[in-house]
Amino acid sequence: MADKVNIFWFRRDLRLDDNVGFYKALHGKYPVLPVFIFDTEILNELPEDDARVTFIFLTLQNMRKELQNHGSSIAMYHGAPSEVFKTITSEFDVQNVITNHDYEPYANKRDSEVKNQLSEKEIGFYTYKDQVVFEKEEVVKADGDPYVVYTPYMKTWKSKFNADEDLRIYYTSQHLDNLLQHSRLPNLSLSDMGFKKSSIDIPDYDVTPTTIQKYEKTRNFPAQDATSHLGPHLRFGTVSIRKIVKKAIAEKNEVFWQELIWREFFMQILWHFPHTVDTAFRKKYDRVEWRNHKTDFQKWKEGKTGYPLVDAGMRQLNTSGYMHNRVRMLVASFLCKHLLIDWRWGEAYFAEKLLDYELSSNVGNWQWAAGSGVDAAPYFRIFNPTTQIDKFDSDKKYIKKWVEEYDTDAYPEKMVDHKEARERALSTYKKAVS
DNA sequence: CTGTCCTTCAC
DNA sequence: TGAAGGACA
Repeated sequence: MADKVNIFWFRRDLRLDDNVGFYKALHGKYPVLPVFIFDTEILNELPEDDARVTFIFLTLQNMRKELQNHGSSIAMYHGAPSEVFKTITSEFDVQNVITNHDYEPYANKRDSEVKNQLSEKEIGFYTYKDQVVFEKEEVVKADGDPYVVYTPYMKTWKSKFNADEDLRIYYTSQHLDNLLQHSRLPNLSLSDMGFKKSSIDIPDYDVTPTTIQKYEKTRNFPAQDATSHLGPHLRFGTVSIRKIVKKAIAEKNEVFWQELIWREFFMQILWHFPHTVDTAFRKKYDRVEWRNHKTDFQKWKEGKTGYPLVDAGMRQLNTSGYMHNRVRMLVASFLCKHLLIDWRWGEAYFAEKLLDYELSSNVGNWQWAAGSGVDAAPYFRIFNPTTQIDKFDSDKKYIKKWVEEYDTDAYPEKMVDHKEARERALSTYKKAVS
């Protein structure tokens, strides 16, 4: 058997620099074997031209080249993690597996299974915080209970925050000589895994000073598309959260910074309340008698509701894998309230389409829209899909960009009357929760 | 206990 | 001005 190695397992931290776990691995006693597993438990659910799979694949190929410049590589596998680790440990003399924390219910279960499996072979499993500034119990109330309201969470987050400690940069470039010198590690192509290259590219993120400074003023106007496009990069770890928080603070943009804290708020909610992934945080909201009409759902998905801002949003999602946040709130409210369709259906559709899909934020925000979540909109607050246009797209620029037939005879009639749908939602919700 | 507050609004 | 009500300190 070959020499002793430590494995660094990349998951949603696809970068070589300022990566805590990778840094720790490089400081270990044994050469580091970088590994990535295309997890069939996750991939089997996805369409063959999934843009996120393409993005992960291309990112890994770049990392592979970079590692090859240092006489190493990254070993890629396709399968269920527990099976893959059986293969790896039969081929290498693995001493420890090092990786970064992953907080989702599935990931948590997977990691504890892998840890147990490795411990039977006396292989260590060490994990580190990397994808957030504060995790788990690090920001909780004085009595130890988790926060379920954003504002007090955010205030405590900021009071605990110490830039020197919490934004430390984990430079790795000086330590890459501790990589396993082995450039012929297994590689994979998209087609090996039953995928093909997507036609949708994930855009680079933009955290230039102008973008961050304008954020507060432009974020409510979908036509401006002035957003940072950080979502997918934070999702897959192609940028470090510490670097982005540092930028937000340097640009003194409180609102932008607080968006990053929202991300951690929802992550700790899902960590403490994993059942909210598919059940209402406020239990009585699971008594709502959803209509769940499939033809209604189809119209919503296709952007053919007859409400132009809703339709523009859904069409932006369908063609680009992105939807402006302002519009996300509206389409979610429309689905849950006007159509009385279960928020889980909407959540699942976003999961399928959004390039920046993040489980904790998506579930948190859908439950917010449905009224069932933490810090949620009251059930009687029903967005008016027409007045939202006056407020946020008054010149119809966004609508016209995405709804070509707007203002022509070909544009569909409103699928529901606003007033009637609103009253139907109020009475349905009231029956369930009061 | 009690006062204050609550991302994203509508009629 | 309101179809509540809960979280927090």
